[in-house]
Amino acid sequence: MKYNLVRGTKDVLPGESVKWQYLTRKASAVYSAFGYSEIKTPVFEVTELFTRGIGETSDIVTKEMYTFPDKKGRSITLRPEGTAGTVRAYIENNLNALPAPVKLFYIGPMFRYERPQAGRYREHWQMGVEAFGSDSPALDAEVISTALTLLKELGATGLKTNLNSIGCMSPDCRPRYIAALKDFLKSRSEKLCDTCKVRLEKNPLRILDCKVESCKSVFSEPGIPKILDHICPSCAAHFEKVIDYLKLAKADYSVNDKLVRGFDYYTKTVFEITCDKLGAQNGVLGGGRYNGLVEELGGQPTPAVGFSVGVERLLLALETMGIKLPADDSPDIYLVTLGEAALEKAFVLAGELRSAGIKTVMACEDKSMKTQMRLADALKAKTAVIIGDNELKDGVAVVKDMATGNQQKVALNELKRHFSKT
RNA sequence: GUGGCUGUAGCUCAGUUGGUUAGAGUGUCAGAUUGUGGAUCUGAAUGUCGCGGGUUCAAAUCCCGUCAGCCACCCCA
Repeated sequence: MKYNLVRGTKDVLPGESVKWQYLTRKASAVYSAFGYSEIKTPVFEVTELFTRGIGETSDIVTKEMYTFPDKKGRSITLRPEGTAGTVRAYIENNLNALPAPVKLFYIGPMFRYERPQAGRYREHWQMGVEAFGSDSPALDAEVISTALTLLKELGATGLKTNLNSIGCMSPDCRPRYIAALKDFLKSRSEKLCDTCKVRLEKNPLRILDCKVESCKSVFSEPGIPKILDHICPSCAAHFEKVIDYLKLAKADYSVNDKLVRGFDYYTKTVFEITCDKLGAQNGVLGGGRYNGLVEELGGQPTPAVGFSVGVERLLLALETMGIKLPADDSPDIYLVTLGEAALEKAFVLAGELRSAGIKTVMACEDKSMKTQMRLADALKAKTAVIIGDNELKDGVAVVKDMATGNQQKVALNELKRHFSKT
């Protein structure tokens, strides 16, 4: 019987995996430079964590979750995003006892039951950041520049950073805007597409980023209420400050008052970084502030901000930019042996070289010298170290530089030192 | 969940109006006089032609279903 991948999943093969290592290391380095510490939370959680956190009516919760009963009948869900689990861990482990803001980052797989498409998988990886315990707009700006710094360090160009504020839940803020928006849209409901007619009741903000032309035309009408004109003074002031700090950071961004995000927990600042060469799934990175979520999930009222980058999409985006990620997986040394005695000697020698951090590969079986040299070449080994009967007799090895073809003899007991220098 | 396109060796593909043992390039493995790679040459292995059914004397080729991939919608990383 032959088995295949489950739909929407992917093997990351050698060559590709080297790029992944590079990306995740880079992200860890940048995140920790900004003061974030890594947290690892389980890949699955109790379903309710997500339904409460992300929102009962959101698309992710209503149709995209991998939910199943475990053997005791508890409803378990593979995490569709990283924030809810991180918040749960923050509350459960009393991380609020740490000096604020508490800064955590995570790298791991997320699961969504969606129809696979370019840049969209049922299992995909995210590298995210969450900062708890501060409502300072400077922190929003810092979080955004954490994202921009990572992208810059990777050499990314031509990405767009969209920024918006969707206000808070106080009656004179987002609810007031939604009411005004509903009022306006009801008068033109005949122009809206069918899905938007439904959204008008369920989730009016979503109509803002509808791609249907007739809906878009409604939004260019002059009388349309703008969210940034309707949020409360405190949210408006916060947004102003975020922008001030972004300017200080010399960040490249644009305010887009139609930007809304798919999770219910966002408050105030939301942002998104897109790559327009990626096709329909162009969002590479997204995030925002979520001041109500910690309390919603049973913790003390705690303001927080964060974002997450999609690894697969980031990789695709970097590819369209023509950025070559380091993909060197080649050994420093390929040990070529002739005869059983040499193989035994090399077997021991390889261990010593490896313990010195020298990447060493050898054929663990008797193969012709030509074959071994071909292997050394195919693996792109930097040097071939050849040991046969003659060498064993003299206690030396022939060291051949694969690029130049130059050879020299090095005493066997000097080999480790010889390669440690370079 | 909806729609469109696609599905032949590990990879990239060819396969004529349905007709006998399905091909090429590339890669893999082995060899080209006995201890030296990247060039060239020789040879070898590998396909349930995505899967299942149907039409036909005959199907990789036509029809239906199914699965998967790609693209778009929806949504998002």
